[in-house]
Amino acid sequence: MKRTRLHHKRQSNQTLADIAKAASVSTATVSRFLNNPDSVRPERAERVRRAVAEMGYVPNGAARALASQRSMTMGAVIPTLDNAIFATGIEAFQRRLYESGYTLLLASFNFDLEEEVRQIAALMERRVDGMLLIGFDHRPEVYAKLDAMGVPYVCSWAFGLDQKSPCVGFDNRDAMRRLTTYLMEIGHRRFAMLAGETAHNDRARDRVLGVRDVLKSKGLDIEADAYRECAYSIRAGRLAMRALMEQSPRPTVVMCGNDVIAFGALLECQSMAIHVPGDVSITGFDDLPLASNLQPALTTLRVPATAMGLRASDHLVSRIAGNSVILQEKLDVELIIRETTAPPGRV
Amino acid sequence: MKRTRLHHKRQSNQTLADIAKAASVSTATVSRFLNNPDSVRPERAERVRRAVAEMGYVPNGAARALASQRSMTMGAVIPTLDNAIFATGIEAFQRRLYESGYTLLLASFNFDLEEEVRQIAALMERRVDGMLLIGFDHRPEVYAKLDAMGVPYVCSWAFGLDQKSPCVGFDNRDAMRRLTTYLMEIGHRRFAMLAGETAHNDRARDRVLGVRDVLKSKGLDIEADAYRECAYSIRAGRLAMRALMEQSPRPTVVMCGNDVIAFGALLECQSMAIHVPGDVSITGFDDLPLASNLQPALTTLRVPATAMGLRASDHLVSRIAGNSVILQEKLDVELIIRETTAPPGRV
DNA sequence: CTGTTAGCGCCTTCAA
DNA sequence: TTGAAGGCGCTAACAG
Repeated sequence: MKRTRLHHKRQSNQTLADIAKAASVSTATVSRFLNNPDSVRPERAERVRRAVAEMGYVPNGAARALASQRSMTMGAVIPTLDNAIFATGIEAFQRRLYESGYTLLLASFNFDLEEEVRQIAALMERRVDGMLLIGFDHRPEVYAKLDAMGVPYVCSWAFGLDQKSPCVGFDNRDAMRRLTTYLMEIGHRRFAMLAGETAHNDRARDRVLGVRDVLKSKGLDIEADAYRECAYSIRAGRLAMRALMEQSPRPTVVMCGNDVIAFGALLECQSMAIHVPGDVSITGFDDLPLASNLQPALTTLRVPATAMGLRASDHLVSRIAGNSVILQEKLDVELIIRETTAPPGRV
Repeated sequence: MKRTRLHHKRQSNQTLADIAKAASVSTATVSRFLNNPDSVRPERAERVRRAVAEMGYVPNGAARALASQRSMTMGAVIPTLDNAIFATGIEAFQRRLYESGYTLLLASFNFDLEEEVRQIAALMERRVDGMLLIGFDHRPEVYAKLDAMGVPYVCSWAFGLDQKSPCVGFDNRDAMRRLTTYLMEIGHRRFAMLAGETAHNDRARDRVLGVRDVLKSKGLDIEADAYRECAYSIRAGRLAMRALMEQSPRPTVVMCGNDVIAFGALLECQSMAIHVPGDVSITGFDDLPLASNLQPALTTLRVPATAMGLRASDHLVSRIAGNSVILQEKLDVELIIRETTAPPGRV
C-alpha cells in the first residue's frame, strides 16, 4: 500500500462578504436572508439565493456561533453505544435534533463517571447549546459546571420526582415492581436476580429496588447467593446464570437487569438443558428486537427508547427557545409477557 | 407534571482576557499556555494555570475555531446506529478521536443518500476538520463539496483499489468469495442468498458479487427465485427465509447479507422445524456477539469494526496534521466457521 | 426593509 | 519568551 502525503489546502471559502458583493447587497442582508428569508424583499432575496447557489457558499458555523452565542449543536454523553437500546435512543435523538436545525456531538464514557466528566468538559468547550445525560448518577462537578455555564441539560432513562434535575425518562423502579408483582401473582416465591452493575448507575439500582420493594412487602427477599451483578453482555449473563443454576435450591425465576443479560441467561439454559420456563422463568428489561424473536420469546419491559430520544430533543430545543416545558416528563414502560415466564413447576 | 419556564441566562463566561488580567499576563501568553504550555516560562505558566483553575475558565471553542481555522471536531455520517456493527465502529472511532483531542459530530441517514447529502451539508457548516463516510456509494455532490471545501474524508466498511477515495476498510467481495469457496468445498451446489438491499449500497452489492464470482467460476449461479433482498432486520430476515423455504427444491445453503438477517433466517427455521445445518446451512456477515452464542452458533465473517474505527480516526488525524498516511488501508476479515454450516444432507 | 458598524473570544504574526 | 494588535466570518443593534 502506498503512503502518500495529501495536502489539504483548506480552501479559502467564500464568506458572507463575497456573497454580498456578488448580489450587490450588504452583508447584513445576506445574513438576514440566511436566517430569516422572509425579512428580505423577494427580489433581493432571489439575488442572494442565486449568488449563494452559484458560489456554493457554506456558512461558517464557528463565526456564526461566536457572533450569535449559539452553536446550534447539542451534546449527548452516554455510557456506551454497544448497548442497542442506547443506540436506538440516540438515533432518534439525533434525527429530531436535525429537524430542529441542531447537530449532535456525541461522546461515550464506558460507565466510568470520571471519564464522563472529561467527555462532558470537551463538549462544553465546543459550546453545545444543551446536553443529554443518561440517568441521575453523575459527579457533582458535572452539575456544577453545567449550571455555572448555564447549559440546559436533561437526564433521560430515568425518572424521579425527588430528583431536582430536569428529565425525560421512565421509572425503572416502578417498572420492576410491576413485573415482580406479576411474577408473584403467578406463584413465584424463590427469586434470583442478575442485575447490571449498580455502582454509579441509578437505573440498575432502581431496578433492583423495585424487585425488593415487592418481595419485602410479602415478607420475602432475594437471597444473598441468588443476587449477582454482571456487565451488560451476553457472555457475562451466561457466566452468571451458570453459577446461579449450579446452586441449590434453584430459584424458580431469574430477573435480569436488561435483555442482553437475559439473552445470556436463556442461552446458557439451553446449553445446560434447563427448560425455560418449565424449570425456571427468566425476565429481561428493554425489549430489544431479539426479545420477541427468540424461542421461547422473552418476557420483558418495553423501554420507550425512541420516544425518549424524540422527547428529550424537543425538551432541550424548547427550553433553549425560551418556551415552557414539562420539567420532569415520565414515559410509560410496558409490561410484555411472553413465553419465558410461567407459574413455577415442580417445587 | 408542572410546566415551567426555565430562564437559562447563558452566563457571561470568563474569557481569555479575564484570565490574563487575573494572572497579570497578556492574552497571548494565556493562549500560548493553553495550546503549548512549554512555550511559557514555568513561573508565569503556574500563575496562569492557577487563574484558569480558580476561575473555572472554559475556552470558547467557537472563537478558537474561528481564529485557528480548525474546529477540533470530526464528522461521521452513517446509515444507522440501529445496526450494532456500526455502533461498535463508531464507538471506537469516537474514543480514539477523543484521545487525539477531537470531538465527534454524528449524523445518520437511514440508507437514504439524499438525506446523507443534507446531513453532510450540516456537518460541513459546523466546519468539521475531517469526515468519516461508510462505503463508496455517495452522491457526486458529496465528493464535490468535500473536495471543494478541502475537508479530508475517509471511506470505511469497504475497500477497493479501483476507488479513488481514501479508505480504511475491508474487501466485502473477497470476503464473500472465501466463504462461498468454503461452502462449495464442503459440497454445496444449490445456493440461495438473502442479500441486504443493494441499491445505493456498494457493500451489499459487493457481497453478492463475491458469491457469484465463485459460483460462476464453477458454472453455477444463484437461481432467480433463490435470491432475495431484504432490510437488515430480524423480521425481514424471517419473512424472506420463510418465503424461500416454501419453495422447492430448497437450497442447501442460504447466505445472508449480514448477521441480523441470518439471525432472522435461523430463528425462522426453528419455528418451521427446519433443522440447521441438517436441512439447510446458513451463513452471516459481521460476527456480532450473538452469532457465537446462538444455538447452533452462526458461521460468519468477522468484520474488524473496532479496528476500523480506530484506524479511521488515526488516518484523519494524521492527514490533518500533515503526516503521510496509507491512502487505502485494507483490514482483514476472518472466516469464522461454526455450527450453522455442514455438508448438504439428503439431496 | 436595508446598510453601517461594532463586537463575539481567540490565535498568530510581528516586534521587542 | 512576551505583548500588542489585527483579523477570523458572522450577527445584531442602531439608524435611516
